[in-house]
Amino acid sequence: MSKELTKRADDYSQWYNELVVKAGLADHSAVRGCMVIKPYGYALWENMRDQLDKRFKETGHVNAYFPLFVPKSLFEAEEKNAEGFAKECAIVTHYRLKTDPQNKGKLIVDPDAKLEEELIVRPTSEAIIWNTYKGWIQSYRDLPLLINQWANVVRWEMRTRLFLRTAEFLWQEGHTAHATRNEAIIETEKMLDVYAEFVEDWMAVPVIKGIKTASERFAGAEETYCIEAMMQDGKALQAGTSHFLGQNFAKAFDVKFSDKENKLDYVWATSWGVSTRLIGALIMAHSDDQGLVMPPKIAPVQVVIIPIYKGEESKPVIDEKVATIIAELKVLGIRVKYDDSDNTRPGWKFAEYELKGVPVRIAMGLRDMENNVVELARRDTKEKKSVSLNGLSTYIKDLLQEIQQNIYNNALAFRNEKTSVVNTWEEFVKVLDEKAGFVAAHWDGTPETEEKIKQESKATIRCIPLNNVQEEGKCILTGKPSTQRVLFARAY
RNA sequence: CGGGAUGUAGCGUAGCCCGGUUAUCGCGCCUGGUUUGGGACCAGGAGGUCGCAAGUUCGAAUCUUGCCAUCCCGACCA
Repeated sequence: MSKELTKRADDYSQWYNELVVKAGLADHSAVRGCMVIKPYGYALWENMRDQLDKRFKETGHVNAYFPLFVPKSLFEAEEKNAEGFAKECAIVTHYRLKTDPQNKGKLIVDPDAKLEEELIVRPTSEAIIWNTYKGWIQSYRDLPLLINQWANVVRWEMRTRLFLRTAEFLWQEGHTAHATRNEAIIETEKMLDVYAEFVEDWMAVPVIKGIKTASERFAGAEETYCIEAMMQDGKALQAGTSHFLGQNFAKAFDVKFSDKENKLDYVWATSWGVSTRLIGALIMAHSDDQGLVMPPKIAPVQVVIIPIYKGEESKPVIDEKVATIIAELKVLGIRVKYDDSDNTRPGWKFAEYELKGVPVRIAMGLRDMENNVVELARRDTKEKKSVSLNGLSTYIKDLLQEIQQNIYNNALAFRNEKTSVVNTWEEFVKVLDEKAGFVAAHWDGTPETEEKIKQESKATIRCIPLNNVQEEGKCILTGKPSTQRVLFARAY
């Protein structure tokens, strides 16, 4: 098996593509743009999902499940939303196949099985959910309605990449209904905070919270909040969004409620989501030329133990000692794997677990046992040292925390280094070309200027940061007055 | 979806231009043995719809056409 990984500096994009496959996270499938998430990649997703799910529930949400298909008439009800997604929808038009009379053993679509109304494979579920909410909401007592679903969605993207942009992807989508505008806005911001905390604390990826400009806004939203992350090639990645939908969907689906004074009003809505794209962010934020670097908190395997033995006799002795280490680690809730497979040698295993990004590796041989130590290597710094068996489990527990923090600190330092403040168009273009990263610059606030900047520099406004400093300035393109800087970047 | 490139065993590849015995080599895999502190070694062995489908031909991995998938550039991307 060839495991030689392309270097990031040689071809970042190829490095990413190879890494995803070679580390065993995912594979291409027989279906254009759709991936197979392999057990190691799925274990990662499960850890992320479980942690997010816990936080959703802590903030009062419950899970439900809505259909994969959306009847076209419902899909088109909220006009802007429909328009925004129309270009990338998969559509079910028939419900039956039959054997081809011209070609034995082959199937054709049965022309007699045409659906009366086409079904859209959900690219997002606002339509089907709001159609359902109409039947669930009559009174202010039914509010707030705080529901999340874990699901797959399909967006027929022209150009796909594993995890970053696939035609089908896994995500969660929260859809909430509220009695007041203010309450819905608070919800939108609260869920953005949940995302930001999760991505920073668990995935060790620092993010900038902000709001999108009108042209980058979710189709059908009044305001789109987002978290933006910085990748190692200096490109930005939108890691999550939380939308304040106003009363747009309530009006489109006629969802009204009676308040305490028996006045009828449309409900206020939010929706928010993160997807398997986060895995792409994780990979591109931390990993290196040897492979993945997993933050311990979400690593499927936190500690791998590799036995080193001479002759079959010594193996059981090591096994026995390792069993006690594993037991101690498990007591502390540490996810540990003992790789005593005998079809590869230690050196091969070392390289393999580096590729897979396991945070801590322990090598254990007779020599170590005699000295009451293990050889311990950390993935993030690649340091190796002997550590006493006495108190090993608490040492590792602390070390995992330190690694988590160190990975975050590195990513933060990198992002800070890749964040520039510029005042002129020349500087702006120069920084984008030579240094990349986030560029804070003044913008006159018009969509026309935003579009022109995009055309000429390929950079988009990633967000207007929350709690942004207000300062007088001049738009880098038009020279018109501006009251604040916005964050530009080339993005995924 | 437009332009370019690629597709031969699980992976990486030779052969293709100029059609002709049994499709090359390495890694991996299986069996046996020796090994095991940074990607082990020896011996034997298995594994192939040459991306798919048509066509040209006595004969196609090789030539032609169509399709599929992947990668790069562009357009698109809540």
